[in-house]
Amino acid sequence: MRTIVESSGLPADVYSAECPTRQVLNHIAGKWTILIVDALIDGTMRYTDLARRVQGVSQKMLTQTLRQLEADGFLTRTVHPTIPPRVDYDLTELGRSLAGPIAALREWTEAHINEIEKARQRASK
Amino acid sequence: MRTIVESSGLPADVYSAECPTRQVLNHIAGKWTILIVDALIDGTMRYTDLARRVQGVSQKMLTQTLRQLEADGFLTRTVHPTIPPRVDYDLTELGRSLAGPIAALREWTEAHINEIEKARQRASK
DNA sequence: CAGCATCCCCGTTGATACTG
DNA sequence: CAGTATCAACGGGGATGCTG
Repeated sequence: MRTIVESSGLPADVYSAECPTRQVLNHIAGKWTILIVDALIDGTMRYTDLARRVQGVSQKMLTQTLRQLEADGFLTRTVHPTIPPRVDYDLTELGRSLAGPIAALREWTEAHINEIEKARQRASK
Repeated sequence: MRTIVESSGLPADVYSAECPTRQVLNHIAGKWTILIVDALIDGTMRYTDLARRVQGVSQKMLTQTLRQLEADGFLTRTVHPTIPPRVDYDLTELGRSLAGPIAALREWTEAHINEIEKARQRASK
């Protein structure tokens, strides 16, 4: 089934450098996107929850990635005007539909890590 | 089902910065990896085939990504000692098992591009 | 054809400090 | 708590030229 991109009238094609799908794919393939979306599958997380869960991410990249995901419509950002402040992040319906394929990728990686490490050892000889 | 990483004895966990799965996930999330693996689903491709198919990739990044994928055991590189030279790239069994989740991601992107562009327009107002 | 080597830029990322 | 601001560094990535 072939999608027509409404903004251009052309068929969606990630292989085309100019197709908007390419940019979206690059967002999804960002260093932190997969981990963040995957972390939100089980429900709402606060900023600090995510920072603790996604080990190694800096504040800057966490914020930056979250804003990008929000702009793409994958998650919502809810600010509670309390003191101290509290911000909740939740997947949108669109985000949840993306979370499936993303979880599959995470699971694949975890399931095949031993096979990959063996291949690497063979390659380094 | 929980995988134990043989090299460390610890459970596989992409959320841990030190887990080898994290590095593999970062490879998969590389700017060109998804497109290249996806392009190989239908079978053998030569270097120039890939360069033409994956629009926008430079020779350097194409070569670099192919070598990384080879080292990870996702594809094989077969050099035919002919003149002019000819090099075939094929997914390994491991690579084909990865291609499933990757194709799902590409298909998701192409299927939802219009919804995403609408979200972006709302975000930019 | 299928690359490797080199130069070099600039965008991404990280560290650090500060704030409502 | 949940960021923002700023600076510095690193390496991803492109352009060009050359080769077996």
